[in-house]
Formats: sequence, structure tokens, C-alpha cells
Amino acid sequence: MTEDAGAIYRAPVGTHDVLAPESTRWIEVVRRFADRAERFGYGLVITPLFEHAEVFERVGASTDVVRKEMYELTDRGGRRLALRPEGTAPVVRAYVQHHPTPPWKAWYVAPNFRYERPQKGRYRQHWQLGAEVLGIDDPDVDVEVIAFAHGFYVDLGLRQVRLRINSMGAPSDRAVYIDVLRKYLLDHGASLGEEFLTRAEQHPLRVLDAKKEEWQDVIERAPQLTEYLGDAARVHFERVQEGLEALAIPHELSPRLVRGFDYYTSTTFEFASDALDAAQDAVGGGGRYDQLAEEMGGKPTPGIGFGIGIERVLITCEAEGVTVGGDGPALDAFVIDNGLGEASTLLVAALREAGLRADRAYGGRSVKAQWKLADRSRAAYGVMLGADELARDAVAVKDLATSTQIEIPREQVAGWLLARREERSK
RNA sequence: GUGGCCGUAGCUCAGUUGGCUAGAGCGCCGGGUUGUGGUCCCGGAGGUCGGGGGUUCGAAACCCCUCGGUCACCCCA
Repeated sequence: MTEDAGAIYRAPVGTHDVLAPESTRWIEVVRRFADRAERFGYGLVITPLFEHAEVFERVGASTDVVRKEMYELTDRGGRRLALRPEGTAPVVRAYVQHHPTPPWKAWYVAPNFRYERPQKGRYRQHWQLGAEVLGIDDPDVDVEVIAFAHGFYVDLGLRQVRLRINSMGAPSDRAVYIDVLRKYLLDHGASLGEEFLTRAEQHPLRVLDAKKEEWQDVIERAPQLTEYLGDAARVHFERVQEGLEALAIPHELSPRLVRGFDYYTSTTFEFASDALDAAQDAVGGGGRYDQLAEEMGGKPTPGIGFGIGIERVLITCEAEGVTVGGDGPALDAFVIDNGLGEASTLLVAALREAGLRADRAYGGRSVKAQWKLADRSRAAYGVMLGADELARDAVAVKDLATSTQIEIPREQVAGWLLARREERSK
């Protein structure tokens, strides 16, 4: 063992192992999202964990994610690859490659990788749930996509998640605006220091979401993007808002909402939780990216989608006191063997094959110890088989919550336990 | 990349101005008479005090380095 052993044999910085029972919350969140995707008519898309680095470079040269947070590698064939730092680019790449019939509605659950200093709600590997629709620019799709995400939070029981929306306009609108904004910032921020001026010059939009106190005055008085929308973008944005209102989805206009990727056009939105500290309060976000497919060498294809951070969702649930997944019995039965061995092994096997969740102890533990394990396992029933029961071709079944115990013919146990489970789920 | 705080049993933590075989609660294992858990009682296992170096008669405590955790900034999910 070297002195580094303590650092080597542990999850790398910014990554975490998720074990049960914590992991059961994860699978539940994913399951809810998958159900919802199915109800909305989205199909699962699975893309590689890594792509050619260029795929991600298309998401924008001014984004930090691309500039300094990508995990890049060169494979043995000399290819420049990168671990996925965000979910949309690979999906668009898959669309361009396979040209499925539009509108193509796809959802995904996948880890993203960003090389940054970890802190609460921010990790080097984090998981995102997401959905994308390619091939149609109907504002109704924007509304549907937003409703999909919004409903997901509501389903989970979250009440403090707020929706903010904005429009980035058409690329031409945005180009005009960026020039206006840059000029404004340079004119009014001369006293704010070099960092401000550099950013205003190079990435004026990035100034809008800066958190620096000293900058806020200038930022608040800045011209707003929505004032520079062309007719098409303005009408589109109005229809999105009307759609949200029709579905009674609360939302607030957020003229300074600029998302982290350069590819956004038109509608952009973000879900933030009041239960989280402002620094990392975004629990999901997305928007339209009508140029991205074309930038990847495909035909001009509009698209819109969102990503939701699973870790942040779970943190939010915790902050709001919302429990994900039930805390009912984890097992239907825990089988206790009293000196028989094989007969008990067969019983567990039979219960499992019958569709019941059943477990047992190993290593020849005492009967007392086995009952203790049955209790710890959060099983609904302890099912004991010993010489006495075997003689009567029965098993002893004890309700671990009420401590009442009865005897049931061996061949009826599975059916009986299934019936009890049925009752519990009502 | 920059900065603050922290690092003692599986977990949460105590360890007084450096000084007795390093403790507690929870958890884990066993027992409380022969086949029954969750309460209670008794007992037990488990720690190179993150790692390395230094100061000292003596360090878990002090100093340096290093690794790790955590939080914040930048920015994002």
C-alpha cells in the first residue's frame, strides 16, 4: 500500500457511489420520469458516453462547459473524444446520423461529466433526465416540453419549483441585441473593472446572469432581449405563453435568463427551487435550438428540449421534506429456516418464482438471529419452516407488524402472501 | 483555477493547558435454558486517531507537507 492508497481506492473527486437505500430513491425518480415520457409519447434514446469532441464544441465556444470543463481523451486510434458534458448535443447528433421521421420525440437518462470543483449540488459526474423534440417548431411543442418537465416536479410533490421563461429570438435578432448589449455594457460599466469589461466585450450575454453585487445596477438597467425580437420570434413566444396559461402552468418572464449554452434560440426556460440556495437553485432547464442540427452537418431542423439534474431534484426533495418512493415493506416475506436446510431453500425459491419479494438468512444463523434479520429486512411477514410445520405440511407465518402468527398449508403460502400484498397496495 | 472550514471505530461525535491499555451513542455479533423479531438487560468484536515528516521525555492533540471531505467564488443540473 502506498501513501496514496487512501485516495486511489475511493470514488474520484466529485463522484459518488449510490448504495441502497439511497439508490431506491434514484430508481424511483427515473421510473416516474420514464412513465411520464411514455405517457407523452417519447421514446428512449441511448447514446454513447463519449462522442467526438467536436460534437460538444458545437454547443458553443463561449460556454465554460466546453472551454474548460470537458473531459477530453485521445484514443489509441488518435481520435479526439470527450465524455458527454451535456445531454442535448449527442441526441441531436443521433438525429442527424439516423434522420428518424420528424417530429422525433426522445427522452434519456444519462450521466454528464464536467471537470469543475465540486460543491453542494455540483459534481464532476451528475445524472440528467431529459427529453428532446426534433423536426418541428410549432410553439405547441414548446408548451408540451415545458409541461412535461413541469408535471414531473409536480408529480414528485415539489411545490417550490418555479418556472422562468425567456426568448433568445432568432439568430439575427440575437446578433443585433448582442451588439446593443455590448455597447451598453462597455459604456456603463467602465468603472466595474477589467473582469467586467473583458466579459462584456467577449460574451456580453454571460454578464446578464453574473451574480456579482457590484454589477447588478448596470445589469438591471441593461436593454432587454425581448425588446429586440423580430415578428416571428415575438409571435412564437407569445403563443408559448398563451399555451402555458391555457394549461395553467405558472411561469414568470425572466428577460435576463441566459442559459449556459450558445445553441439556444427562441424559447428558453429554467426551473429553480426556492428551497435551494440561490447559488445552485436550478433543478432543470432547456430551450429551443433551431440551428444546432444544421451546425452538425444535418438539414436545418428545429429542436427543443430540457435536462433535469437528478442529484438536484433529490436535494430539493430533501429540502422540501418530500419523500420519494414508499416506505412500506421492502420484502413480502423473509423465510426462517429451523434446521431443515433444503426445504427452506425450496420455499424461498418457490415464493420468488411466484412473484413475491422474498429473502432469507445465510450461514446457519440461529432462529432468533433469523427473526431479527427478518425484522431488519422490513419484510411484511416472517415465514418459518421447521420439523413441526413440515410434519403438517404447513409453514408458520407471522405478521411482523402485528406479531400475530398463523399456520398455512405449504402449497397455499405463495397465494396467501400475494393476496396480502394486493390488500396492502390498496 | 482561488479561498474558508474539517478529517478519531460501519455511522454521528467526545477526547479538558500535549501525559495512564483512545471513549460514548447508534449499528453489528452473541447471550438472557431448549423454535420467534421489533422493547429491556448482559457480554463481545471493531480504530496504524487520513498519510508522511518534524517538535517533545511523551502527540489524536503543536508545526510543515500531502491526500481526502465539505462549503463558497466563477459557472452550471
